[in-house]
Amino acid sequence: MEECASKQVTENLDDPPNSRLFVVTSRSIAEDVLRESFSVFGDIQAVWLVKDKQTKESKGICYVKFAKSSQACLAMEEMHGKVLVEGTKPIKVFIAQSRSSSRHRDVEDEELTRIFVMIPKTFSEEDLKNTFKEYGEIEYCVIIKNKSTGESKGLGYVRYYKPSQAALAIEKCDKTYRAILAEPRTKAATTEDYSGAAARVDYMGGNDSMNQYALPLGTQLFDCIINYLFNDSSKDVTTTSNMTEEQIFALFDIIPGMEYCELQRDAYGMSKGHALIRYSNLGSAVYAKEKLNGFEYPPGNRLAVNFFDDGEDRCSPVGRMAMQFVAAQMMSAVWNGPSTSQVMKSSGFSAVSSMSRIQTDVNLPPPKKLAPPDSKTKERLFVVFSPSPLPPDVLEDVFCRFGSLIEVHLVPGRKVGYMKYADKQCADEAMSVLHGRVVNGVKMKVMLADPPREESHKRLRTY
DNA sequence: CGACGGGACGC
DNA sequence: CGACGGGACGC
Repeated sequence: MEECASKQVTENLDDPPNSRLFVVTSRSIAEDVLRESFSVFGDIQAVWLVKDKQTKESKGICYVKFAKSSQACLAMEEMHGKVLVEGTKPIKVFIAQSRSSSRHRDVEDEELTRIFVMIPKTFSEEDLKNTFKEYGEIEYCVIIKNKSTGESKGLGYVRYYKPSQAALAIEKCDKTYRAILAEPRTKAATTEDYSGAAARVDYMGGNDSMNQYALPLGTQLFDCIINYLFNDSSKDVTTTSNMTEEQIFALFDIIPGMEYCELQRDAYGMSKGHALIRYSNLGSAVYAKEKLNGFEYPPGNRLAVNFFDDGEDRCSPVGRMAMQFVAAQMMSAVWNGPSTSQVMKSSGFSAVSSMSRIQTDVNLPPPKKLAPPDSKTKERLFVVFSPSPLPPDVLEDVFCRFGSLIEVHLVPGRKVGYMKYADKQCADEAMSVLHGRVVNGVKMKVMLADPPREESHKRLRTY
């Protein structure tokens, strides 16, 4: 049961990644003392005290290999700085560099506390946080979004406070999240700078919330600044910040021409209670302010909507006319803009949104709520469109009406899509009602999807 | 006819 | 400052 062939040993050193500790001790400390004191943190697979070839005396370097990265991280967190033997110097404990790496720089906590995950596109940052908080307190979550449309790319970052928490998340979270350690944000730009403190500071400044103010003058003509004020700023920071990002987007996207929507965040990813919305035209911006200033959303809170630059006269006849033009556009039957129908239904715009956006040769039941994003998929429908696919929001509106719809997935570049349902009967019902029907001039074939291909097991390694 | 399965942050 | 040993299945 000992380590045998060198090949195996060498391979095990980095398997799993970050499961080996680099320990700096006093030269007087013996191997069994180290083994003893580290053994309480997990399954030690090997302890190697580096000794001088000739004298056989300790060089004050020790490697401790654990079965799991979370165990190694916990040991590091707990043992770093501890005095093992009265009168000796405190020990230093780091995650060992992988053996293939030539660098001898310490592995920083920053590299060990942020994970990168794949999530449903429907996940809000709140969903993300709720999913991953069970492994430890989260400093912040971010979802990568398309900058112009604001839609999620299905990828997110979760920053923990401790390496052991990130390691635990990677080890224990559902495999479908494909959690791995995130590469540090700043790329190879900065060469190894030696001071340990510098990295932290650099990273603190990373998440810049001020950048939208750096836009060239003149591009902000149609911006609105949204102050959404909450009743109190007590404990519930997460609901105030994360929950509303998508909702704000969806709400202002009801008005056509939205080009940009971003929640203002501080360096820690926390909401500052403002969002910046830009429309492609003055009329949309005027209309947005007209309709949404003072709007109660979420319930119990009132939005304050103002123009970003106060120089322009928004009540000018031109602005008014532009607004009326937008209003007319919205009332006209065919508006095919992107939207989130869920929010529209509860936002007082239902008259606009549900008004003959859908034309079909079949009687549809009224829309139903979506199933929660993390629901288990019980059935998938495979839909073929002819001559071209329908927009996702239209599909959501149509396919949700049988209940338990989790998600609409269109295959990019193809004329097919998948509908995920949390309930088999609902999916079957949708299929039997919708198969062969025509929606907005698009004929649909609706079938049960073949089971998904076996998932490939390749995943990126961080080391 | 018509098939999914991937991965990176406005410095 | 403080970074990598020992020793070798059986085809």
